[in-house]
Amino acid sequence: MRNRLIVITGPTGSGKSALAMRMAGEIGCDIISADSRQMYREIPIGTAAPTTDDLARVTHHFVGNLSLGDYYSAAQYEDDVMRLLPLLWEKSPVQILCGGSMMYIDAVTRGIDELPTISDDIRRRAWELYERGGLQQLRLTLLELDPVYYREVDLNNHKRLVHAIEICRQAGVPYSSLRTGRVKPRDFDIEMIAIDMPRDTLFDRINGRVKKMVEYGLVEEARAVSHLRHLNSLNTVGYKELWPYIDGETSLDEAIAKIARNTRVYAKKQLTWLKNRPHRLIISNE
RNA sequence: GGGCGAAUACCAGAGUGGCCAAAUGGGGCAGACUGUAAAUCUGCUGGUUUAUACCUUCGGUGGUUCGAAUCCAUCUUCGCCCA
Repeated sequence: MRNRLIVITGPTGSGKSALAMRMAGEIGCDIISADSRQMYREIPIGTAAPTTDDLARVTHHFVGNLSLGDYYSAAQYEDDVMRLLPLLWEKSPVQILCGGSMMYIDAVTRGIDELPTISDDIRRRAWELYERGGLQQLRLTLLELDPVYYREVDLNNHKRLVHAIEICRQAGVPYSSLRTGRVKPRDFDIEMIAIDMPRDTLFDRINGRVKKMVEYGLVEEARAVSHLRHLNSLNTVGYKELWPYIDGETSLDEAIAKIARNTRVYAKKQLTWLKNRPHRLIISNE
């Protein structure tokens, strides 16, 4: 019998974690978190990371395993999960992966193309290109390095352009030649379950959750890492909205309202992503 | 009681005779997504199923003009100032 990975996902605030906890308890398995921000140990409150209580009841992987300054990526996540799974299956043939970082979920369920690791030097040069010459310079450079990808990319998205340039230079071949778009076959079964609910209900839950985060000390948590705000890991809903408040530029109420709003936007993006992924839907109405 | 200023689309806010269904930002809606993805980016956002088209809109009413969000009169509301 093949091993099985149950993927539990859904928009933020939909109750994925609670469901995963219940199921893990029944199955007697661990939980593999698929949340790009709960990985950072300095920011548990704003990311609604599992509590110490949760962690004591069920073993979680990829929660609080990184520090804000650490480099990480979906590709690394794929590697890490693929290496971890065989170990977990020795304990139980069914395992649970739970989270809302859709790209991380894709990395495991579909795989990511093999790409070279970018050296610091190449990374720096590519960003300098953008800082000095803007989008125009990036476009010209990419057109030269990879005319095929140039025709496909979103030419307004500087992150994609920088990334493509980095890869072309690092690999010495066009990025497009490395992009297969192929879904990697896995030697285990994958079952994806998504939780959804009426938009109003979800938004109410999100608003309530943000309030609770503040009660639990979100502001203090943000203040403690505020000096690291330039890091990508803190370019995160729940924190970026607090900087103006911490700097005394806006009121707390304003900041909180923005967090709630951006969380709703995030939830919508997750739902959009989910639309194109086969899954079993659970409609919750609590 | 007198003087001045302001009223613009969901909100904020440009526009001061034709190029205005009306800049820009926010919000809302929809979407893209293969290396820091809770990121980054895109489209739409008065109505008419399509539109280089038509209709309705810039506090109300009435004017001036070939033509008004823009000028005039008056009314209403709000803000400031003098009493």
